[in-house]
Amino acid sequence: MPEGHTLHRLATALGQAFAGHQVRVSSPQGRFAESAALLDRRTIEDAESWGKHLWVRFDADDLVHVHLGLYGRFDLLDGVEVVPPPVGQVRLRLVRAHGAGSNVYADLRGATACELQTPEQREALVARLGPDPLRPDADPDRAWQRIRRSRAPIAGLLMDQSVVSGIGNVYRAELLHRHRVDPFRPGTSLRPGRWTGMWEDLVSLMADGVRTGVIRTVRAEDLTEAEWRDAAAWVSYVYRRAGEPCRVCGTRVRVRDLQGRNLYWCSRCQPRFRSRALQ
DNA sequence: ATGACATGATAAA
DNA sequence: TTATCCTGTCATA
Repeated sequence: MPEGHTLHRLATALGQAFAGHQVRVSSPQGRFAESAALLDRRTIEDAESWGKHLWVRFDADDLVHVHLGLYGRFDLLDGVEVVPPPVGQVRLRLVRAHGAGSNVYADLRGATACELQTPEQREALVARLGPDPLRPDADPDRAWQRIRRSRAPIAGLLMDQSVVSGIGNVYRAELLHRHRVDPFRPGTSLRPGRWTGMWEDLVSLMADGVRTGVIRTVRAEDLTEAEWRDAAAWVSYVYRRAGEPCRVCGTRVRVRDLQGRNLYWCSRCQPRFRSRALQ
């Protein structure tokens, strides 16, 4: 699940559940135990995300920086009668006891990062991140200035968190397909209008992701009636559909390893770009 | 029981 | 480019 929309939802949910309250902080798995002891019984002020990074801010400006990585998860459960004993490897557990048998707790597992940070450390990290389409102050031109100067394939640039932050393998593949862009096109070959269109679409797609909690990129008009009734068909045009027919043209979806990640695309909808210099 | 794989990122070679 | 870390789930045996 963890692309930018997941972290954005998490920040909101954690803020609603814990902001302004004293919490019990523990690390049942042990790897965050020392810091957990330091934070236990203190007050959470708020939570915030930028791209795939999440910060939970405690009083006195102590931040817990979380990055879920490929398979981390942060499960929040509200209105629980009794907080259950931890299951599996719980790195961090936050608990707010309402009393009257109604409690809230959140369990973090499998995260790449779960560490105490100062505001300065957070600043330094954010300085390395590109604009996050989910943040209202995001400046798409900052991303564009990187893209237009880079000969790297656009599919790689979209995944580079210092260019744009929050895009993962799903949004990358789907965005390129929706805009009929060859994933291997160098950044230098894109025109500004194309980027503007992609950015605006990304803002809207990711906002949908925040609203619904899932990434669903297929437009209704690209589905048959049967598919319309089948929720699974709504999910993606090309992501994880290698060998299956493209929902737009029927060509078999292709997959190739690009910088260690599976890249999915349709060779007909996203035909190979040829630069004028080569013609 | 075992292994492959995953919506990520980093450090080393 | 390759190896490595973190954890859970699903398919295969």
